[in-house]
Amino acid sequence: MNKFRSHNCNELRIKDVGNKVLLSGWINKKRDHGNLLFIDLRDNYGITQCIIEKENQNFKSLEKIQLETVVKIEGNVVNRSNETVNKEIDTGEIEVKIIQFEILGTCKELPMPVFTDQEYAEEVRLKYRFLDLRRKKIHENIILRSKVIAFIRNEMNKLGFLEYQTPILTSSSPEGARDFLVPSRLNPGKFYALPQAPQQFKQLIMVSGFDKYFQIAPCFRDEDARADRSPGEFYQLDLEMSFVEQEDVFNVVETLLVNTFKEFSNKKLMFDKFPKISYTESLLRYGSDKPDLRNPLIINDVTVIFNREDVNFEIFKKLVKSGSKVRCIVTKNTKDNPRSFFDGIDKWAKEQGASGMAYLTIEKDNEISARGPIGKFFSKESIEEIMKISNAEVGDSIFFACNKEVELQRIMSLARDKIGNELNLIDENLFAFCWIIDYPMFEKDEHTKKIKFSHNPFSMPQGDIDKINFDKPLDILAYQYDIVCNGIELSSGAIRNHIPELMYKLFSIAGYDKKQVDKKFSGMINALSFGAPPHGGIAPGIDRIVMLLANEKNIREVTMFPMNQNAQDLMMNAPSEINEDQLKELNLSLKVKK
RNA sequence: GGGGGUGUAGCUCAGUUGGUUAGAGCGAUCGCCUGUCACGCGAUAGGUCGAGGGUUCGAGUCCCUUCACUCCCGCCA
Repeated sequence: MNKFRSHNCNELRIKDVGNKVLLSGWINKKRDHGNLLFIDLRDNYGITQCIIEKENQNFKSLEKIQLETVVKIEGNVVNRSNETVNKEIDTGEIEVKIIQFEILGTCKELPMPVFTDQEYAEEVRLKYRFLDLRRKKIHENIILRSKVIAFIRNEMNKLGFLEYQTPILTSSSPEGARDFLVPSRLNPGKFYALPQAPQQFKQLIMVSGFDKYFQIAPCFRDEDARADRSPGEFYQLDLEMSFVEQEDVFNVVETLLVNTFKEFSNKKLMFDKFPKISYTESLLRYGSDKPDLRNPLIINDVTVIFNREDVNFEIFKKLVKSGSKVRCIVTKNTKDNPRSFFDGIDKWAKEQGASGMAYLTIEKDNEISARGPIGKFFSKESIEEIMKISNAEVGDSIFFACNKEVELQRIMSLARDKIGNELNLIDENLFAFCWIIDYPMFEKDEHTKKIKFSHNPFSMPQGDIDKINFDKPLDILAYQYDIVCNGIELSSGAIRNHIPELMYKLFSIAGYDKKQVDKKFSGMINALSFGAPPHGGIAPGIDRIVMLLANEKNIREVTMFPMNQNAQDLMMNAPSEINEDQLKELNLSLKVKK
């Protein structure tokens, strides 16, 4: 028999009444009635109420015991009277009458309570993470994460994928995020980089003939944190397949995500077959390349209306003449909404840095007309044209904004969220997945005005390779795709470019000559020259998947030992200074002295 | 690098127009209490009001500087 326990704290039931048991766990809560003391004993599995009366010689010492002390309790299982049954806990029909106890681990005065659901400061939570992790919600989140990962591994195996590890110490890559660097002792002056993702390795795995690869892969990027972005490290379900087209990757990921989300959440999936939206269309219709499809509002371009003779809204007409565009959002059947609703949106838009949002409501007495501050500027025919473009009906209202394209996208995207929330249009009990496809291969850097890769430099351009017009690089689309759920970007992936000549050509457009490519991507480019299969893959973010399943808004709620926003581990004191000997051995000297 | 928010007891927070000795709940300590499950009751201890400077007869409160945490922008192929 185990020295510490015969049962865990979520195991005992009515059928165990009369048995002598051993329980070990933490003192979650005490309720001291003077001659009668209740103790909630907690472990990983649950809570069992233990009870001791004054007659017992251990009463005094148990009465004085600190919360969160670890104890071993020996006692008898007794049933509770009907009035005292606790339906909140699984063991609520019984309690353990204490015979004797032993302290296994003492506890100092707590820097924060463990048994409450009360929120407290991140700083304290991270410093005492081992206490924080004892709390119910986060404890369950971490267990959920483990189960999700185990489930995914199993599903991937069932789909014919095998897991392979790739190096943690690798080389710095010129594209993408800032690298974390590790000095090399044996190679003075040289550095390893931690992988931002196992991108090149997984392609090399395909070239090596392994066909279907996956890995729950740690990724390291030295960028600033956000609520949904850990500083430093995060995990991806990294996968890659040979001899596939885009559609084959989609099928695998849809199967996996549908199964995973059905297994771990009660929320409904809006689509089992994920809709595909082109990058360009997404920016137009949703103002963003990560649309929240739970929100039914759609953005429409009505710029042409403002070239008409029978429209007299001069402010917009003048802006349109100088290259601005006009887009609108229709709200269904809002003719009776109070003036404050409309003005509220207008005021809000101004606060977001837009010049406000004009609005009108469509009416029909004998004929179609528009009510509202700008209604009078539109002819009957022009209103009918707007209705045609935007699918608006009598009784609907329309919000307009006018600006240069990029800024207009920004404000319309925000407005879509804002109006959707105001009108309560977003169903919190849904997961709405979609694919964003047809990303452009290149984009123009706003500052340098140079052409650069818009996403992954290893992506395959679309179309017949012989017919691609490299003189118009901004028109080249890539087999590059993202998966989005409820407005959160879960992953991006691509069919890869496995043709070296094409790779050199694309890199030359982004300003890298052959020599540079050979040097920076020697492993990759060399491998592609020795018989590379067509291949592609994707890498959904594990942390964000668990966040969605746990219904959390912050990634630290699903990460066991996260760093804070300044990329410090307050519990382990990382990063820390190192001593002179270590520096010397690494051939480093510091410019910044403390 | 930039913008917003927060900072008062171990924890969560209140603190009025600038005005006497800075409060509450939880936790801690001591006492009372035999059916609680956020047990109840009474008492005690616990404060550099994030730090520094300024205005003022007087600053937790107003001003300036600065630090920490957090959210956002930039950044994240």
